[in-house]
Amino acid sequence: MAGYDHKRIDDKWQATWEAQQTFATPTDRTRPKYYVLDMFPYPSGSGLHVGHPKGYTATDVVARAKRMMGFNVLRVMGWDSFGLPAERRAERDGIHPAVITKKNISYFKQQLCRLGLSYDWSRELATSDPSYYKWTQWIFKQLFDRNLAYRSEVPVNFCPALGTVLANEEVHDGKYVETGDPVERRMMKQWMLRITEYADRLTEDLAGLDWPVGTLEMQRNWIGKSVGANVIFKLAGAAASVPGGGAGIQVFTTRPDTLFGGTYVVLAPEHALVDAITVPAQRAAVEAYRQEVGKRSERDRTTEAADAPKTGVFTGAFAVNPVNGKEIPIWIADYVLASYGTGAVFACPAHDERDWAFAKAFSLPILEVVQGGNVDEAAYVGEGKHVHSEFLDGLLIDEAKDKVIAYLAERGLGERSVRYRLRDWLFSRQRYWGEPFPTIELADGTVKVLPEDQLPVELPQIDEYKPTRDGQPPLARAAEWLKIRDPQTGAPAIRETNTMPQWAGSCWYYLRFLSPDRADVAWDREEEKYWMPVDLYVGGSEHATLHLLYARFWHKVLYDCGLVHTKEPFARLFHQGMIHKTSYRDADGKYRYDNEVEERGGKRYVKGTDTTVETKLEKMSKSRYNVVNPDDMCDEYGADALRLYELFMGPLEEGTEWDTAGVSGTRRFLDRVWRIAVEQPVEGPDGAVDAAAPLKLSAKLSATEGGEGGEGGDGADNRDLERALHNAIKKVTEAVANLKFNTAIASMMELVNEATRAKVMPRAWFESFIRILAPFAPHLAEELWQLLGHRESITYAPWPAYDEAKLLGDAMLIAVQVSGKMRGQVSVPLDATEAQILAAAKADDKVRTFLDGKPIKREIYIKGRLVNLVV
RNA sequence: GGGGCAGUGGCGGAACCGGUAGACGCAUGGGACUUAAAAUCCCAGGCCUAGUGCGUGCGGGUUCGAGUCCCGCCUGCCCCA
Repeated sequence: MAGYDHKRIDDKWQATWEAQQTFATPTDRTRPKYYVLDMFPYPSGSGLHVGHPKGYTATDVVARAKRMMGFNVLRVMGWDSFGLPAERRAERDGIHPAVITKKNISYFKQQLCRLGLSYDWSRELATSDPSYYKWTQWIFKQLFDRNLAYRSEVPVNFCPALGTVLANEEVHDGKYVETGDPVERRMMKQWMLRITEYADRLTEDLAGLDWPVGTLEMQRNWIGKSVGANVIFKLAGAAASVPGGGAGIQVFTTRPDTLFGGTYVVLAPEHALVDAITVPAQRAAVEAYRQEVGKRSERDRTTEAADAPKTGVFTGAFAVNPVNGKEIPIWIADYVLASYGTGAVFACPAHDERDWAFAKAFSLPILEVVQGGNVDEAAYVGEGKHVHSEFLDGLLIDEAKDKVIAYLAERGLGERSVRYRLRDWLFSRQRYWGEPFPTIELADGTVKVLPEDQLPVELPQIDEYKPTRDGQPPLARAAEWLKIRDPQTGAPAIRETNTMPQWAGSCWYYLRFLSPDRADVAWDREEEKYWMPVDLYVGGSEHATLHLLYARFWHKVLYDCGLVHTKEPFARLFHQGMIHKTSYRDADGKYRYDNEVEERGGKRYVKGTDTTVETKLEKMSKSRYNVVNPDDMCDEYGADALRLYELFMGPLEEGTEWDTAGVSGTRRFLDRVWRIAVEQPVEGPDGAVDAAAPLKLSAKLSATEGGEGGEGGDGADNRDLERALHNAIKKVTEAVANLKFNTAIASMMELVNEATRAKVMPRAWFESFIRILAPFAPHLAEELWQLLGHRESITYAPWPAYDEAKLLGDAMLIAVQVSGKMRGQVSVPLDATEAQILAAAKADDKVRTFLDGKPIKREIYIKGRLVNLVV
């Protein structure tokens, strides 16, 4: 028989686990807890491909191993089930998104179940379920009550074709990235969340997190905290008396220390003062420039700013440099944005690259105030002592900043200021398939949140999922639902027609998992105290900024409300790498399936034609026609072989290319494990085997009961096997902590190769091995565990320990170099002294020919590894 | 343009703190078993001009010794602008 019957075994154990509730979350509180969480998926219609289970398999190994190590493990799965794709299908096919979503979820779940992932499915949740979004609305109420949610007229990316606002990342070159429909800037009344209020804490608290450094850095950059000063430049001459001119120009700068090098001021072309201060002689030029700039988007302006030629126009007016009273010209230029900061900057061309380029283009003076570079050649932005700066001379940057800010503050010309790149969070979408806002608007424009006992505000049924003809969101179609009375006063009011963005539901799902069935509270306080924070959170790095920042923000608000006891939700974070696969594109740019492609003479063509195809390694996705379905892998190789391959491919954090042949490799490994343990059935005369015959333990295992104390049946023969066992236990144990599964699996393969060669394997050793294999290949492990006579599931069998002493052999192999080049190796006893090893090295025949009688100048010995004889 | 990460056999990848480069797996070749094939088991393999030779993207450097450290480049991916 070729191997084990994975279909029978996978089905049997999946059914057993379900029937016995093997993975039910423990309720006793006597053990340490471990909360391991996957980023939950959006249940798309196309189902899973083999890229999805990589992270899930990794967390499953950790979860299963932690259970065996005595932890109470919380391991759960749910669905981020609001979202645009279901709404689009609903719009197209007229089916309710809830129906589509339900179907997709059931397909996803079925696929996940086939992998033998040890989720406690009784805690499954979906963000689009009213019993879930009731609490999303309730959290919104907390935000509203704390003045962290407000409505504001803001410029948004509105796509008329879709009738909805789009996020910045969905818009490129003025078009919606998916369909190419034009997008316009439009002012609309939108819900905003005051995340900026938490900017400082969101930055500060990153320090205590065990997260990838790159992700921490991205969060810091995203928040973009910069400390500087607001500085006031008074207007000079006639400009000072124009309307609004008395207050001067307020400028934000991160480099107030370079004020003495400020040689001009630049306003955004849209700046409110431009009209008033422009002198008649410059008016025509200024107007023409503003016209031209108006045609360009903000994005273009900032993108080009770096290298494009600088443009700008002098207004004819002057401002007063607050540190030395000098009058400097006021320009307008498009590299200054009205929407960022105060829409005005002072320019120190010697120490800022953009200012330098601008000054060069318009022959404005460049004055060095920090030593260290050559400001005629390029702007110098590094550290150095200040010069030409009166009371700042000789100081370094930070000292000079402090001093100049104090100077300005005394004179009422400036103050310390902290700015963030982070903006408030645009929190409403003109869509149907999202959480309705639990708010009402009264005739006078007052907005109220409904009391808790009126939640959830459920989505109404509507006839069509499109925006209305006059551009209102789809919910405006629910004419009756819209009308409501204020529960406090009975006054007529209308509901909100916007819905929340998809990020809302994923902001707090890790908390709902703690008590998913509670109808009276969002989560139980005692449960929260026990399980939080999440000990290990695994998901893609594409969520490094948005999801992880939004969830942290909500968590901090909940912390301030006294609803959670930790400042941060996710103690440790890990990103799994993406799985790639070759894609094929023909001359027309159309993707082709790999079975449509053939190779001839080293080139690839569309089968049966002369059309060449372009091959490219890309991330797996349905649209690229390069997906591999995990169901097919489970059918052909079994869930355990797939699970092993997912982790064996390479380091978890790295992206690697999928190779189905690799799954056959991990399958061969499992078959070897099977053959070590199970007596191979005898073939009948026709080559058939009796499938109904009971499985029997192989002679290799059953011959030996022992194994304790390192006695492996016939002794010395098994030293290598024992060493391989202890090495594998060590590597797997470490892998559970540091998530380096690929090398841990390799060490189990080495053990199995050793065991295949050995005549006997002590049963105790095999049992230890099966226990470390169990987290990776749980179905096979359960079957063998049972065959070994155990009645209980291996899920809670104790984790084996390894013995450092047994990792060593009885001799060590020492490499010998002559003048740094490898020339041989000698085998010496473990307890050999340095002198003995050196002598042995010198005595080695091969080494001697390279020494060639020359005097040895230096002898280097690296303990247990090598000697180097320098001649 | 800025920041981050990476580059090792035909392929995916190993190599702890600077100490035997290529573990483990895939693909390949050979052998055993078989009427045969598959499966299985065993064995082999960095490269070449075969040497006291060369070799971890390229060029330098530090060191007794560099895939690993330093300097300068090239290429790819991700993020930011």
